[in-house]
Amino acid sequence: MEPLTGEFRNTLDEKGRLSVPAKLRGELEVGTFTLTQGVDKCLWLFPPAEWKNLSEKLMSETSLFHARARLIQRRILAPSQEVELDKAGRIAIPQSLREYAGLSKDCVILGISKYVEIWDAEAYRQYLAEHESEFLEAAEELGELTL
Amino acid sequence: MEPLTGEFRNTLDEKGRLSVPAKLRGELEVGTFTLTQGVDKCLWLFPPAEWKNLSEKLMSETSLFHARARLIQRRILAPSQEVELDKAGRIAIPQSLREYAGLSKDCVILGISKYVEIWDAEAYRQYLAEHESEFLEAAEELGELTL
DNA sequence: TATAATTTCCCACTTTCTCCCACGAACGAC
DNA sequence: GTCGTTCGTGGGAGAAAGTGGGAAATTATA
Repeated sequence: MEPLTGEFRNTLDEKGRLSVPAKLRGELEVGTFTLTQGVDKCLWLFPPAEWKNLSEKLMSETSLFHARARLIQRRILAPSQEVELDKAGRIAIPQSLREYAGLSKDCVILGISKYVEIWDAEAYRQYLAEHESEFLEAAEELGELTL
Repeated sequence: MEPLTGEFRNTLDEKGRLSVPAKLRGELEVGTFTLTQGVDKCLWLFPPAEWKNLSEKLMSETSLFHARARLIQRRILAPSQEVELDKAGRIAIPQSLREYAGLSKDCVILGISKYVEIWDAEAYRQYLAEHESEFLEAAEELGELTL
């Protein structure tokens, strides 16, 4: 199984289409993916198997009668939509999701091994800048792990 | 296994290719390496086994639903890409990584035992200058260790 | 029903990447 | 020093990827 990682910068065209970088398509070439709102200001794109996995966990752990459960379902499960790759390897991003992530022309696509994140380039830059010191702290703590 | 050390100065050509110094290729001659963002303003190049080691540790500690975990994934895991040596012993450095490390024509390649660091020459000079006093302090503390 | 707006499919252009070969400098052996 | 090999650097041709736009199909709107 391939790595499915990398950071790429593609442009969202006027029709709301975005190329999925060839290196992230990998074996996923065929079939439909699930696109939904991420936890930060980004979108998550899941291959079928991973989405099945995640959605089932979310559903099973949660009860209709817990406020928190309903919140998670509304925030992750409900906004999800299926998208397909066209012949040029692009997906059409529905307007509601575009708005959620604040996508403009320049987008950043992140491969995170098992799924893909889509960010507005400027929003991502800002996210990284805001969290740099937190990252450095975390890296320090990871010190024991490293080679 | 060899030490994999040394400091080298090679040039990044206009196509984004950089020679890996022959002395660092060593036994790593074959196969694909993983290139990713380092913690400072440099790139890290890992042999397959070392990367597997590190990435699995990073993944195991992480969940989609922890802010810190997502940060680490985005900062270390996501930018990683596999690269291969061409017949001349070069790797092609993807644009996003080139930008992150601010690579221009002159690059410094550092062998650090189990992995390799790639710096922009000027950025590296500056890093060393800025951290010299910190280094001297650290060296003091190492006093007990030395020969 | 007719018209407008949006989506989908397909084609074409431009840029980037990839593979291959070649030149010249540095190094080592003799 | 001379010769041969290795190493770093550059460039050309072909392929692949990303991007834009037109026309058909679908949906919505009046």
